[in-house]
Amino acid sequence: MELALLRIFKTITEERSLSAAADRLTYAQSNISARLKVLETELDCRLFTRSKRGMFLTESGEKLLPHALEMLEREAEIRSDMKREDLPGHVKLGVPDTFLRTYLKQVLDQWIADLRKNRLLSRNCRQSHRSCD
Amino acid sequence: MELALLRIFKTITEERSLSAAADRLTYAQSNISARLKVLETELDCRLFTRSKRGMFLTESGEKLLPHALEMLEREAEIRSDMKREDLPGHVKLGVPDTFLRTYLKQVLDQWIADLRKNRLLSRNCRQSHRSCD
DNA sequence: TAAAAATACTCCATAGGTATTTTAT
DNA sequence: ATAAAATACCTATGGAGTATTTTTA
Repeated sequence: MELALLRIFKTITEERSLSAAADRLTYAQSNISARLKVLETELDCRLFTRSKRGMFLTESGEKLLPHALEMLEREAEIRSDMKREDLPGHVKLGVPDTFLRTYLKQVLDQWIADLRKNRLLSRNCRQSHRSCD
Repeated sequence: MELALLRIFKTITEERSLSAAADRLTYAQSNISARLKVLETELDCRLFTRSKRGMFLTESGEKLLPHALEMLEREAEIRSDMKREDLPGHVKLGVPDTFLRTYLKQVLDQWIADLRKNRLLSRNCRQSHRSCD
């Protein structure tokens, strides 16, 4: 299942219309129609009743909605969580990989161990290493 | 973000190896490598440190893991929720659409209203309608 | 040097678009 | 008659594979 499909599903419930949902998400109407069909096929159920008055959730659709909302919210949460790396309190060092391995790592590890021993470091202070090659 | 990527991510954390993850998911190793890169690019962070000893989560990876597990669990939940339609307690009527609209619906609505009035129907009893065209 | 990950390429499935037809009020 | 959804068709992106190279313990 794709989150993109759930986003489309959510928008249709809000707009009660494929065309309007397509507009809002800047897709073609035909695409929204097709993508909805993909989701309905995958879940093997109709999610909306179609009428000119609008698209309305079926029972299955009602069941899906809260799940979909939750998943999309969590996705947003992930994205914001992943950004925390560049917030204040973070120290970034750019050094050659070899230097890191042969020298810096030991020093840093020792330093951090000392700080920890003396309770000078918050519990959630962590190291991470990203190679830049 | 795609759930497929999160599933791959999860499997890598469990196997600590791209090749092993690829085997388990029956993908090619190169594909797993590429897909992981897609996820890392999308989240703009390294999720694993690579070494011959294995793939180990970075700080960012650790942050992602619980989210990923939750999302995948919820996906499974959706699938099982959507299946409930064919369980005991469900009554399905197959009738021509026209018949439903011109006659059956009124009768059923009346019947259900009566049952509700006399508390003979559980709170979560629902109707839904799926056109078969 | 030997496993494992990364890269280069190829192929094809499908997401997405345009134009049109069908449906329902 | 009209507005919206569905369908037919086309294109291009990117997911997945094979073969190869690069990495690191």
